[in-house]
Amino acid sequence: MTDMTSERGLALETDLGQALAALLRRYLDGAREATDELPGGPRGYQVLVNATAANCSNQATLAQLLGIDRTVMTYLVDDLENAGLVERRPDPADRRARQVLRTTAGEAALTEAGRRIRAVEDHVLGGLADADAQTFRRLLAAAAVDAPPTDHSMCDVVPEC
Amino acid sequence: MTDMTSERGLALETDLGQALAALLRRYLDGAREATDELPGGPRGYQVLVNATAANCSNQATLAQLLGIDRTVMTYLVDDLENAGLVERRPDPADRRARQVLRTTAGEAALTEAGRRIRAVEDHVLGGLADADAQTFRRLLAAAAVDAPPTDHSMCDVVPEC
DNA sequence: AGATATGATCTGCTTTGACGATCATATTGT
DNA sequence: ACAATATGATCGTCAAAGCAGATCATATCT
Repeated sequence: MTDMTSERGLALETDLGQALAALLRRYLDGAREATDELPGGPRGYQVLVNATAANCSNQATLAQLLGIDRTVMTYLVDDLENAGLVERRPDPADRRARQVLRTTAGEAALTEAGRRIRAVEDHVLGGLADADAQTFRRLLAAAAVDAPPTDHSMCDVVPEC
Repeated sequence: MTDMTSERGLALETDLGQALAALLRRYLDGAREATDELPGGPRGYQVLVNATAANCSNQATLAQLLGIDRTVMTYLVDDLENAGLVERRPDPADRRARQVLRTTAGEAALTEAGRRIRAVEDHVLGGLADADAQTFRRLLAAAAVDAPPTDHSMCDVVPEC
């Protein structure tokens, strides 16, 4: 078994992409169940998480932040809006743009879904001791922070965003 | 800026899925370039990495390991085989299954692509100090090891696999 | 030997997501 | 104020990938 494990784990240990993909797959497997009440599934959840005024949350920014196409974002927000979880509102600073904001119902849905997602996250990191899991989360966040490519481009010029 | 950064980072810090996805996206952006000579791109590379006799590398196992559909795996291996990078060989232990093994040319291609992928990996983890990056790799591998769902099912009964 | 199970391939279907073009609205320059 | 420009949102098209079903070859069980 030890032979096999070491052989098997070799690619996972050396290949960052494979390990990341495996972990994300596992996460999404659980997240799909945890978010089956939300329109858009895991992606709808991510939008909901970020649909707050503090994030200058127009659709383009959200799309860029989550790495999905802006045309897909339209349908995603449509569905969330039809479900009454978010609402579109013209940005007072630039009324071409439309902010995507959680409604009260959206807050409640987020709280509930967040609880279930949290359980999934814990399950995904179940192979790590608590301290290691915490360290992993910290390093992951640090590595990911500057991941969104041209993230600050539109917020730099709008400080109050 | 600090306000914005903390707001912005909030989702990344608390939401495992979002951070994982952002990091993987970044990896794939680089990996696509790094593997543009290989059939199948990043996925072809992953297959190539795992196409070794030590991994009981039949197509079903590979597909499960990489989380891709078995019908897609057929085409993927077809392309790699046509490019002369791997060869199919009936498993002597079970001639229904076909082992996918790297050829000499495949080894060379893997070495070259691996070098470029390594650079991408380093870039992806560029936000971390070297020691932190190493820790992250270690924890990621540990968390991912038992990720492939029913991984051991077919190898448990074939010890020499 | 016959029945059943598994692996690989092939075929068709459906969904998803990305890309390009277009439309609507707001901002800027004169 | 009005044209020119810019930005964001939407629509239509298309390729990639997953999914289900059927077929064939080989293995295993009884």
